[in-house]
Amino acid sequence: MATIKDVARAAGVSPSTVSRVLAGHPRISQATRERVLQAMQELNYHPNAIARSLVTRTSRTIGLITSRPTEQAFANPFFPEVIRGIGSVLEEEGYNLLLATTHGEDDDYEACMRLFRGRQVDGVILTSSRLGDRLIAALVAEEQPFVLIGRPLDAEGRPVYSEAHWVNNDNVAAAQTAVEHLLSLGHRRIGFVNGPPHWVFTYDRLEGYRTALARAGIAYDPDLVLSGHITQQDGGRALERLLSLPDPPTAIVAVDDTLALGVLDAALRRGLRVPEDLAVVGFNDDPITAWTRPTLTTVRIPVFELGVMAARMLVSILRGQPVRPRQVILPCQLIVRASTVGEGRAGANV
Amino acid sequence: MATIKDVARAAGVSPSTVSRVLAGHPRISQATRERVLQAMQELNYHPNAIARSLVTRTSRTIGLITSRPTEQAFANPFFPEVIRGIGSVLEEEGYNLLLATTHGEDDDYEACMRLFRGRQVDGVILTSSRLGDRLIAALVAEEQPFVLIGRPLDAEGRPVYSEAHWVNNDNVAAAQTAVEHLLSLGHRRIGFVNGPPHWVFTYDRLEGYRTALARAGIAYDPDLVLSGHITQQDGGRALERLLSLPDPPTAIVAVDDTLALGVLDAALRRGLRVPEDLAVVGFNDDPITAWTRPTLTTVRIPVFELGVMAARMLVSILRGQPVRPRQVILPCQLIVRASTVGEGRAGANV
DNA sequence: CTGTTAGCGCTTTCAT
DNA sequence: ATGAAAGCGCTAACAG
Repeated sequence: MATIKDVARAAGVSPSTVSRVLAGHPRISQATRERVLQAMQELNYHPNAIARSLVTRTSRTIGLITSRPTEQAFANPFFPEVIRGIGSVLEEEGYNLLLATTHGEDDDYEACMRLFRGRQVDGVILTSSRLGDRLIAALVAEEQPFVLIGRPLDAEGRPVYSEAHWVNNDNVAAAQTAVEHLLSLGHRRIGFVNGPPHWVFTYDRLEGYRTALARAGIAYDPDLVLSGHITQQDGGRALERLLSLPDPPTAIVAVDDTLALGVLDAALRRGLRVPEDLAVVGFNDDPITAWTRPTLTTVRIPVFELGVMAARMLVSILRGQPVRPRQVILPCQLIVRASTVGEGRAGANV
Repeated sequence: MATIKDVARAAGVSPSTVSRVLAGHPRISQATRERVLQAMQELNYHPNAIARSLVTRTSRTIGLITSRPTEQAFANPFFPEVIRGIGSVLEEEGYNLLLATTHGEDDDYEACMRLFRGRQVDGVILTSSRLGDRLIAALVAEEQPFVLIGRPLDAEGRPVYSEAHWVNNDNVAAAQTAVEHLLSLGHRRIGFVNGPPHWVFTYDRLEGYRTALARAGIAYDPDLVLSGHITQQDGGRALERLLSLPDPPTAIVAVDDTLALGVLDAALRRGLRVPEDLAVVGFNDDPITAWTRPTLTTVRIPVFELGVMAARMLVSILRGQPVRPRQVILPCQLIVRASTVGEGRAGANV
């Protein structure tokens, strides 16, 4: 395989000169540039990016940290969608995207550090965060370039790292809106089907639920709040448990459409009428929610845009440009469909 | 940032020794090993993977070539699903996954070559191929380690590169089965809503369609075959065109569920009854197809398994192990639902 | 405008 | 069992 030396020899110049035409250096004569270019062509030369990285200390690659095994992460439409957003800007900017594959639950810390110290990535995007996330703490401490999709909270749920870059949607407000929608329909017993509670986004959504209830003067009932994995199965299980309560809920807020789908399916199997017997609200506006019968009321999160913004931010940071607001919050939107208001009053399907 | 020299100095040994404990070299005394390990810990040392790559000529990274802009690729559930499969084995094997982001349509060739020559990846997985694909030709010519999901056909549709490694589902047979299902229901005018015809999988599915018709003694009518992008919109458009024919079809085979969804939606909007007025079959068993009303008959492709097999194969190749069969074909399965046989006769939803 | 030199951080013979 | 030295392919001062 041809190296820069081979090209230099073939073109009758020094390696540095070849390196210069590679870099598009201005002060180089047209004649030699062409000779070099031709030699590269003839030898089918492609520069060794690894060797270059070693000296330039950049890789033109950014890492994506999912904090979950790939197998699990990509089961939820959120990730492909956020990658679409990220990819659309990285393609323009000429960066590659490295998926950090993490074995289990918590070695994403090690994996991420390895990527950085190993100089395999110039920066990373974290797609989610946990309460008191130690990965974020380490990234902040080491001043590594990163952007978080979400927001950093300490173990007690207090905002931290005001210097960190992140892009988020206001999950507290979003959940609050969802619950208020149900309250306005007359519901008073509202169940909350949560995912794993250590994630910040689930924490925030629960926060919104509690806030909405408090404002309505409804006491918080822990029996109405269940958490599990974000799968249809666990959604269905949660519903069964809630329905077995002495005073079961008349409406459910699920923190993810996948859970909501499980709830919906279980409810229909049980012969419940939705929304007459049970109203259901999900999160994310998964394309599937427009097709279910009844169609599913859900909170639309601007996932693609979240990815775009995060990538743009990171690229700016890597360029050394100051990022104007270090934190940005994108709006959510409640999509009211038939699972809460019934066929007649719901909006269009698609 | 600590380097191997720093560790060596701190431990009072030479860099080579540090390198040896890093590599788990056997002939090294327990005492020095521990001193080195401790020094690494104290200095928070992480080896520079780039520097290592430069000398070992491996990166422990494999590339994923989608041959489409990320933004487009990840709009179809096929990619996340295949990545789930790939990721599940790469995590075990300790490989990273690099998404090669390609600007437009055909620079995936350049991008892929850059990855290889640049030593950024040890091998690649191609997620799809075109008729007479020059990327495959180049990879074969240069003997680069790669696995194709699909199969290589020349520009005329003839199988080529019998030495190449690939994993595929039998798209010809699958499409044939789908059409035969419709024939068995009495349909004689069957429309075919295709994607871009230069892809091998669309070519193969069209092949299957033609074969089934031929066997049934039905003449091939080019007016019944339309191609477009794989979007719901183009699916809807195709249906409109087909319905405006003097002798419109009573059934549609779409090469992808996304197209089928577009067809279904357009049909329902038009007030057609499905399947009474129009039967619809899709491909891929997108989760959404179990939720539509009517539920969608579709051909289930083992996408996850395709990813698993491809990754396993590639890892074996990289290990230098001979891969037993160089080509493997995974079975498809026709999932009969209400869009062809009506509610009563369809199977369970999920 | 171009060549010389040094070195990025690591692995790997070859000695000892 | 360990160290010395060379080199992976490239870039980046520094000369000229």
